[in-house]
Amino acid sequence: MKLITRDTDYAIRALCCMAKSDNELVSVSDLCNKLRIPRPFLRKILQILNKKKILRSIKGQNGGFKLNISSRRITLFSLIVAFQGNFKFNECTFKKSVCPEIKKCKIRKKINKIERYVVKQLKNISILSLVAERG
Amino acid sequence: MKLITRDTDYAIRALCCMAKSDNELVSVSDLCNKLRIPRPFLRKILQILNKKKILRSIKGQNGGFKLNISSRRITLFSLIVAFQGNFKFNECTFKKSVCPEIKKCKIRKKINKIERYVVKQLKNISILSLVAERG
DNA sequence: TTTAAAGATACCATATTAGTATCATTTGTC
DNA sequence: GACAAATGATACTAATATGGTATCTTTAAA
Ligand code: FES
Ligand code: FES
Repeated sequence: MKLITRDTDYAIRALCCMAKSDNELVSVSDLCNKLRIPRPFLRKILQILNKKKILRSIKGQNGGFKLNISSRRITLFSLIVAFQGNFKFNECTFKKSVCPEIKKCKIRKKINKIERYVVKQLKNISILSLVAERG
Repeated sequence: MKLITRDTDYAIRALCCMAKSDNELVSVSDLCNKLRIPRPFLRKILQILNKKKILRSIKGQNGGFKLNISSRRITLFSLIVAFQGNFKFNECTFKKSVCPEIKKCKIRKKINKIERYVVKQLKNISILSLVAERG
């Protein structure tokens, strides 16, 4: 049950890298040399981050990407949502047909409680916190 | 990032059902009538639970399944592991090649901390706790 | 001996994940 | 203006995981 898929993971690394390089413009080529991520895959990932307004892109020669918002405001939660869609540990297996059998579905209740905790934690992990020397 | 997949979920329900029916022998037919789970799929699931010694099976006419251990000792954690393999929120994306770049891999550290909490919680949710009237 | 159960295994369909490939567009440089 | 080097957009593909079926064997009660 991967919490973080490959693309999310690469995104995190790329963003960390960009945050560390003092928000200069970086090209995909530079990044994938540093991070050893397959180039076309990384391109796709950065394009998504651009659409989500997390990165800003500049086209043309000497173009590239840079952070569009502060690294403090980019959280693991938002990245997971960006690449993996809505955060949901468990959906209702049966759509209202059998659920009532197990009164008020304790499974869901308990799982949701755990989920709320995890979401809270993930919202608290920012790119800044990942590149900071201590923490 | 589903924490609980369909088979695990069905297993939970089946076990809850068996725990509630005072540990009588139940056949797959009975169970899938009650729970509206596709029969051959439920069979496969119960066979797995049998191999994991969570259920005990009795072959032949009037055969079926029953709990092999106390419902208090069957945890969500053990069921997730049984059906979904080792519990791991995140694996190392790069096998030692780039990891060191991000010192001591804070991503992993932070994710693992969350994971430890979740595992602890899941070990604390037993089938008994799911069928109990209050809790 | 028939029948109704589980055991074992192989197969199949769909969805998700992890990418590639290609072509169009933009922009700095000569 | 032509070219090169970058991103934008989009379609395609391969591998794996998920959610099942199908089928045949074995067991044991009636
Ligand atoms: S199965 Fe539907 S809410 Fe629990
Ligand atoms: S990527 Fe390998 S431990 Fe972090």
